[in-house]
Amino acid sequence: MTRTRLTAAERSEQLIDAAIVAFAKGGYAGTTTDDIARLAEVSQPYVIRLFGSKKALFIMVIEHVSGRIQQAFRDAAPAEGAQLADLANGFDTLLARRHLLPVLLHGFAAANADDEIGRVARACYGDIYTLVQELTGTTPAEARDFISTGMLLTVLASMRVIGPEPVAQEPWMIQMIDSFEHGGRYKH
Amino acid sequence: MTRTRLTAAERSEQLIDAAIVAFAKGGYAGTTTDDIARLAEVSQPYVIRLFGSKKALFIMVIEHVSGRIQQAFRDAAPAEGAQLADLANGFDTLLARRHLLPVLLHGFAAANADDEIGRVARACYGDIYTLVQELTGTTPAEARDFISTGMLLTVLASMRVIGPEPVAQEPWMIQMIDSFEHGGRYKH
DNA sequence: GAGAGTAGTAATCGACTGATAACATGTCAA
DNA sequence: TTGACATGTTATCAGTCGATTACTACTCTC
Repeated sequence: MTRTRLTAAERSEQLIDAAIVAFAKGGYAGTTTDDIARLAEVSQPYVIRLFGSKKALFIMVIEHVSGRIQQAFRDAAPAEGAQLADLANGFDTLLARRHLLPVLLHGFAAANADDEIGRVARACYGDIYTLVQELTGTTPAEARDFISTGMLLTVLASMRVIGPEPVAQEPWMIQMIDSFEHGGRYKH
Repeated sequence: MTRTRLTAAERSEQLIDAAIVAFAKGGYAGTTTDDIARLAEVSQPYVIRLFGSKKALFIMVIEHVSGRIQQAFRDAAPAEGAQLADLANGFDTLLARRHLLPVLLHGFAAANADDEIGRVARACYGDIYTLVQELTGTTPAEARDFISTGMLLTVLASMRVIGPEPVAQEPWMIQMIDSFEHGGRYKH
């Protein structure tokens, strides 16, 4: 009764998925490599062996998540004349995968403490901002507004105000969520 | 040659200031009580004695920062008919105190991992959102937009894209910052 | 000036964590 | 089949961290 062996590439992929879940909750400093190992059901030293260090894994996770976000935007954009409203739909599918955006938020927050992570976080941020403009051809101000609304939704998701298993809803939460229903964004 | 003794209240105040700086950089999990103690030039056990635990100190910091943010908005609002533009000026003074907003961002991010912190973070968020509406009488959607732009600026500050000692400016950073110059917000 | 209360420190501890090293086990080609 | 390589684990360690305890020293009052 031995474990199924996977190739290093397959196991790494699996570990990145586990790391997304773990880092989304605890952030970089608040997550142990053992947390991740347990989620993926491998031993903790193997995590280190495959990625070299906890920081290297975190950076890979950030880049991976950034890629998935960009892919979601590309998928949501029609071949011609994409509007921000199209990308908003793509963003909602990202919110549904509830760990992706919070893990990126933790990346941004950790940028303050570590230069190496900072460089990666800023690059991801710039890539996403640039992609939004490329796909839709909007003005910088409109693209920035789009991103800022996404930022707000990301924070709300991190605080479990929106998303699956939300906390008990306070009046201000209901009002804020409701303000999206009429505004075209965050269509549940 | 002994240290100047302060009252517990004075020392606590000093420690909260130190904790704002430390937590703004490292976040909750990434900051040690010894980091804070060194900043305030007291011993690490004394930090624990005064606040009971690291978590209790973090929560106090979040609430303190939330209070200062609310105060900045009140100060920036004229007695009658305050506009969001007035509060935007208040926000800029908060950005200048460069640790306040990043520490709050870390509070929001940590909300995901700890229920107790989560409750406090959500309460602070709701208080600020509610205050913005009270002061200006805007619609929920406008207040939400105001907050979301603040969120974006907070993230940019955490990543050192804006603020003192910014990193080398990439083209997208210049463009995004420039988009504020023409949009009425973030007037440096 | 003595005693009591408050401010603050040194010493220490148990638990945790990332990383290393040594070892074991499965797989595939020749 | 065998041996070489890749997958994965166990054991372990050195460093770190939050917290507790016991102690010291200052200050104020009566």
